[in-house]
Amino acid sequence: MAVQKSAQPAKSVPDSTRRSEKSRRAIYDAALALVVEVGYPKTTIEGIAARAGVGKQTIYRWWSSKADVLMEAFLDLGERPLGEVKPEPYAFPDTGDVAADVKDVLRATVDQLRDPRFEAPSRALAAEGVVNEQLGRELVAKLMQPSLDLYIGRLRAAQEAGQVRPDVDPRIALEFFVSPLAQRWLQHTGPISYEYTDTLVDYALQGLAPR
Amino acid sequence: MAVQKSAQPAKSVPDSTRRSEKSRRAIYDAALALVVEVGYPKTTIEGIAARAGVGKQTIYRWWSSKADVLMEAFLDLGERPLGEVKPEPYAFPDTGDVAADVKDVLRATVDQLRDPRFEAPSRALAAEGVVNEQLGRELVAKLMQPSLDLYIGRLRAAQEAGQVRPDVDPRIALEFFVSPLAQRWLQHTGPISYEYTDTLVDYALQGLAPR
Amino acid sequence: MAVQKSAQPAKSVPDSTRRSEKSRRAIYDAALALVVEVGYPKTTIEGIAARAGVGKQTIYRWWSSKADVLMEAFLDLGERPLGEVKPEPYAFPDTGDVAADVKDVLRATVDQLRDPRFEAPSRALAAEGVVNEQLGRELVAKLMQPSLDLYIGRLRAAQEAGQVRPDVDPRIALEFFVSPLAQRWLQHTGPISYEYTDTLVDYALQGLAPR
Amino acid sequence: MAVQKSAQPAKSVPDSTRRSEKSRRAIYDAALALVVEVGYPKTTIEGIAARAGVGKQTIYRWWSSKADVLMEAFLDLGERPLGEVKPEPYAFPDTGDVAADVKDVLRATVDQLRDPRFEAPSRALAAEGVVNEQLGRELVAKLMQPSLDLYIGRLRAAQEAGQVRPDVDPRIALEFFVSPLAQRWLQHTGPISYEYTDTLVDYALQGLAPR
DNA sequence: ATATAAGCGAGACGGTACGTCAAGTCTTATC
DNA sequence: GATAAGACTTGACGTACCGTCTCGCTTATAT
Repeated sequence: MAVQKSAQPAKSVPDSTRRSEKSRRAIYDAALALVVEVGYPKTTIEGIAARAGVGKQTIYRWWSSKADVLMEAFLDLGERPLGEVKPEPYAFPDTGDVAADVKDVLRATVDQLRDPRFEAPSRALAAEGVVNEQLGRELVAKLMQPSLDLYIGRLRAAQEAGQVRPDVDPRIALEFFVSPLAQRWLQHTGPISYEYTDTLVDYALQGLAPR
Repeated sequence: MAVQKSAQPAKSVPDSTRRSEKSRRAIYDAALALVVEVGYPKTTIEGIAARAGVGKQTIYRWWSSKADVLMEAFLDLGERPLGEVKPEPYAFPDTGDVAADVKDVLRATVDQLRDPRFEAPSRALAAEGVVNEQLGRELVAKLMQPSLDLYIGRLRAAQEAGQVRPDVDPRIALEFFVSPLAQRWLQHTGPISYEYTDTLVDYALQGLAPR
Repeated sequence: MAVQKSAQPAKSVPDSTRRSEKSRRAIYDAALALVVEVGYPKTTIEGIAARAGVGKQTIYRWWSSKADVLMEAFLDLGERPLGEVKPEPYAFPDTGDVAADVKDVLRATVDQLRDPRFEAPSRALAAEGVVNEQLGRELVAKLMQPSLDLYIGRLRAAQEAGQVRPDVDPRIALEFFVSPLAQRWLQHTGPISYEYTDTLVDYALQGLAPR
Repeated sequence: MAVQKSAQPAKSVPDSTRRSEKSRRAIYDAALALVVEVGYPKTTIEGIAARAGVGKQTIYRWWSSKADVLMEAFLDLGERPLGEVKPEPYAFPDTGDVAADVKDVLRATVDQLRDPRFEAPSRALAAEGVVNEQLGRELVAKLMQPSLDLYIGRLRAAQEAGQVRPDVDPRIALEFFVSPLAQRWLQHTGPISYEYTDTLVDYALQGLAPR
C-alpha cells in the first residue's frame, strides 16, 4: 500500500529551526511574570506579547492557547540550569527508613507549594486541567508523573525491605501521601504544614484501625 | 439614638422581595444547561440571559459573576425537591461495619462523579475554586463540608466502637478516603471505579506497613 | 397569500430609534477630520472610533465599511444647516444667458474642488467608487445626480429659449461642461481654473468646427 | 574629476543586471491575474509573491508598492509583442474626415474599456491615481499622454485642413471626446456605447448652440 | 577553476488593523 | 421598582498583511 503523499496545502507547520530563541525566552518570562502579577484570568495573549516585545503572531505560531504557553513556560522554569525552582527532587532519598524519607519529600513539596513563583502558575494550570481533560493529562504526564514515579520506586524498595506489605499497589499507596496534600492545596479544604504531612505518613503506614 | 437614614445614594441594594422567582429559575436552568452543552468557558452571561429570556441586568443585579450564578444554580439543583441529583446522602449509613459503610458511600460518590449533569458544572466550579480562593472556600463550605461532616461523624462512631484508633484525627482520616478519589477526578491522574475506592478503604484502615 | 413571518433568528437589525445621535455626529466628525489629516488609506475604523470616543462595535453596528461611514459623513456635511460647505447651489441661475449662467456655476464648482475640507473626502470616495461599482452608483445618485439635474433643467430652458439646439440631449450636453473638469480633477490631467471652465463653455456652445 | 566612489554603506541599490527576468514576469502575471480574480483590494504583496513562487523580498527589492507593481505589470502588458491588448492605436487614422476618424478611435476605446483583462487593473490604477497624485501623474504620463498626443496631432491636422476652428486649443478640444467617456467609465455615471461616443463627436464638432 | 558576493525562495519576526465577541454599564419602555 | 431589551464603551480575541530581517541556495562574474 502506497504511503499517503499528504496533499495538505494547509497551514504548513512553521520551521522550528528558524525559531527565535530570544523571543521564546521573553514570552516565557512575560507569561510567568504576568500570571504572578495580575493573575491568570487577566493574563492575556496580547499582554504577554506586549510585555515580551513580540508580535502576537509569534505566540500563535508556536502555541495554541494561553494555557499552552504557560505550561511550556512552567516546564522550562523547572529545567532552568539555575536550579531556582525545582519542582521535585530528581532522586528520592533512601535512608532505609521509608517514613522519614517520604516525610522529607513531602516537606519539600510543602515548601514548594508555598513558593509564590510556583503557586500562581501552577494553580492556573491545575485549574485549566480540571476543565480541559487533554491539557490535564498533559500536565500529569509532564509535570507530575516523573515525581510520582519516584514515589513508586521508593515504595517498591520499601516493599523489598519488608517495610511495606508486598500486596500493596504502590501506585495507589502513594496517593495516601500525595492526594490529601494535593486536595488541601487545590481546594483550600485545609491548612498545609509539615506537621500535617508528617501525620499523613504516620497514619498511612500504620493504618487507621487498631492492631 | 436616631435610626441611620441610610444616606447612600449609591448602588442601592435591590429589593429582594420584588424579585422575580420565574427569572431566577430560568437563569439557573439556562446556566446549568449551557455549561453542560457548550462548556463553562463558552458559557457567557449574555448566553445565559438570552436562553433564560431575561435581561442581562437582571443577572448583574443579583449575582456578581458567572461563577456565582453557577454556584447558586448548582446548590439549588441539590435542593430541588425532585431529588434528581443528590450531591451526597443526607445521612451516612451505619451498619456497624465502617469499612462497608464507607465503601458504600464512596461508590455512591463514584456514581455521582460520572453523572454528566453533575460533572460539567462541578468541574467548572472546582476549577474556579482552584484559582479563586474566596470562591473556593465558599464551595467547600456550602458544597463539600456537609458531606465531610458526615464522614467525621461516622468515623467518630467507629472510634467509639473500637474500629478506628482513638488517637486518629477523623478530619485527617477522612482524607484517605476522599482525597485520592478527588485528585483522580480533578486532575485525571487515574481511573475511577468501585474497585479502586474499595481498595482505598482497605488500605487506609489496615495501613501500608505489615503488622 | 400569507405574509412571510420572517423566521430569521439572525443578526437582528439594530433598533435605530435607540441610536445615539451624539455618537453618530462624533463618528462623522472624526472620519472627516482623519481623512483630511492623515489621508484616506491611513484612516482606519479603529482610528475613527478612538477619535470619536466610541466603541468599534458602534461603527460596525451602523455601517458596513470605512467607505460607507465616509459617504454618510460627507452627505451629512452637505446637509448641515450651517451652509459651511454646499456641494452645489440648490438652484441654477437663470439670467437668460446660458453661457454666463453655466460659467457661473462652473466657477463655483472650481472653488469647491479646491476647498481642502471637500477635496480629501471626495477624492477618497471617488476613488472607492471607481473600483466599487455599487458604491460608485450610490455616490452618483446621492451626491452628483441632484446637481446634474439642475444642469439638465437649465439646458432645457435654454432650448425653449432657442439658445441651444432642440435636438440636443441635455443629459449628454451637460457632460461637455462637467466631464472635462471632472477628469482634470480626478486624474490630474490638467490644471483647473476659471479661464479653463469659461473656455469649455464657449467651445461647447459654439462647437469646434468653423461655421 | 574623480569618479564618486559611492561611499553609501546604506541600502545599496540592487544590481539590475543580475535581476531575474523569470521572476519579474512571474510577478507581473501573478499581479494581473490576482487583480482580475480577487480584485485590487484583496490583492496583496504576499499573495502576489506566493502565486509567483517568489520571495516577498524580491518584490520589495524592485518595487515600492502594490500600485507600483501593478502599474509596471500593466505597462508591460501593453508592450507585449503579442499584441494581445493594445491600450491605444499607435497611430491615429487620418482619412481626411476628422469626425469619422475620431469616432473610429473612440469606438476602439470603448472596446478596450469593456475588455475584462483591461478593466480590473486599469480601474485599480485609476482609483489609486485619484487619491495619490504622484502616482496619478505617472499614470497620465506613461499610460494616457501618448494617446492624447495622437488626438492633438489629429486635431492640428484638422485645423490645417480647415475642419476645426484655428483658434481652438486642441488640448482642450480633445477633452470633449475623451472626458465624457472617461467620466462615464470612472464614475459609472452612464452607459458606454458606440452610439454615445458618435454623438459626442457630432455635438462637439457642431456645437450646442444653433447656427 | 574557483572563490565570493549578489539575487533569490522561504518564511520568522515586530507590528497594525481587521472584524467579532463578550463584559459590564446605562437607558428606555413595559408591567 | 423590577424587568426585557438592547445600545453603549471597552478590551481581548485570533487572523491577515505589512515591511524588515535572516537563512541557505543558486548563479555569474572577478580573480
